[in-house]
Amino acid sequence: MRTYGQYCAVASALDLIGDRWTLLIVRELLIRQPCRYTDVAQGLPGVATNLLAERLRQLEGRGILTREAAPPPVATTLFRLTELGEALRPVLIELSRWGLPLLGPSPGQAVFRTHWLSLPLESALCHDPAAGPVTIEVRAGDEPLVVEAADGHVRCRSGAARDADLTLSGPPAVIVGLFYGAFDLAGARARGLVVDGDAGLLDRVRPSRA
Amino acid sequence: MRTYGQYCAVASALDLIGDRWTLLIVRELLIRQPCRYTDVAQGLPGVATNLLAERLRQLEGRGILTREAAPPPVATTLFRLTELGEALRPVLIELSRWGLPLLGPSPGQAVFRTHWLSLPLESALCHDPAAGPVTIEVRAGDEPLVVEAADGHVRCRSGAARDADLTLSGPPAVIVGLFYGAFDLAGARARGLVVDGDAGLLDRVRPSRA
DNA sequence: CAGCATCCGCTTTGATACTG
DNA sequence: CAGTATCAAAGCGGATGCTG
Repeated sequence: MRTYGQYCAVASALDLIGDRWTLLIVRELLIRQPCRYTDVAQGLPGVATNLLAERLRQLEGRGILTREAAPPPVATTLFRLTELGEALRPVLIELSRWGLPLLGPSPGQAVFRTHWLSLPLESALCHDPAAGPVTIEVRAGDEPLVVEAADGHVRCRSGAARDADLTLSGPPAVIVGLFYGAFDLAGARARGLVVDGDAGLLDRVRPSRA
Repeated sequence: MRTYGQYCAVASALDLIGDRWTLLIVRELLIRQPCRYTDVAQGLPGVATNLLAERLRQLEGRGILTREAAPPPVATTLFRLTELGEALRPVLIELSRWGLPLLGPSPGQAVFRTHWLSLPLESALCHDPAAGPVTIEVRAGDEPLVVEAADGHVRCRSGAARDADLTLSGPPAVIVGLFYGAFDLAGARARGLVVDGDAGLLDRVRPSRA
């Protein structure tokens, strides 16, 4: 294994997760675990399949994820983060906070997957416990994303909601900008946001940082 | 520039700072900026000089650091993080929190520089404002490190203190373990810690997280 | 079809030597 | 001091083939 050879907390962290694609694999699992090889690959457009296989092996060997046999009848392999792997969430959150303002107003020729909004949304939002819980479905690209706010916490998951209080559709940057405080509801609508349901329910979630 | 081509906050962050050695350069500047090329190189044992030069150029181009001419009479180039670069501190802090438990009880054949303790110490400690300020000199390797606690904040800087209230000497892991709560004063002494001064002053700084 | 392994050309990195 | 130049080795990306 290639190592920096430094007795330093940052360097030893990077020895384990500093390789190319590695943190993006962790991102996929943080958002959608447990998932199959194919699901990980689908969330990582551009990765070479041999490299993905090698990274998964490395991460397993380093105690960051585990490989488990799915229960019958599906019979496939599922990848899931260990406790050590889950502990990378704050790292990914901070990376996403830093990287979010670097995103341009539109994807351009970059690929976009709706579930990639999960980390930014979870770190940008907090739920007002005084108001009731709220479930929001977000449609910004390939597949919908559900934002569930309750008891002061906000969690995202891939897939359609069966009982959304509210559905938001629009370009990714507008969705993020709305929650991030970059513009208000009217501004977001002017930029392509479509709201289906009681928009007032949006007040139940608020930016968690100024 | 090689890019992941993903419209995702994490991926765009890694596009800018995901290359090998890059975050370690940021670590050096966070701790010791402004510093000269040679200072950065000395804090990054193992880096190839051509690679360091290229990374510094990239980071400058990406708006993460600036190159400035030092005032006479020294006449050298100084590297300093921009606001964008400084904003990486939370990322490095979380990486260091994650990586710290991975460090073994001794450096083994890895290189150690005392100033690398700065990020772990700053994130592990908080100052009790009710108690007075305290200045601690740490000696764990090549050069001393000063820990200054005042007004509820803890800051580290390289170099000797001129008016330390307390001096701690010992192996790196013991210093960290003492502040981290891995063992108490007696345990740390048993593992090689030498305290010069009023050890009671240590109570003025406390672990900030459980 | 899911989950890889192999092969190959290109890019990045590492080690060392040298320079204004 | 602050790099540049050179070259070998390793890593990566893309295509394709194999196996249960």
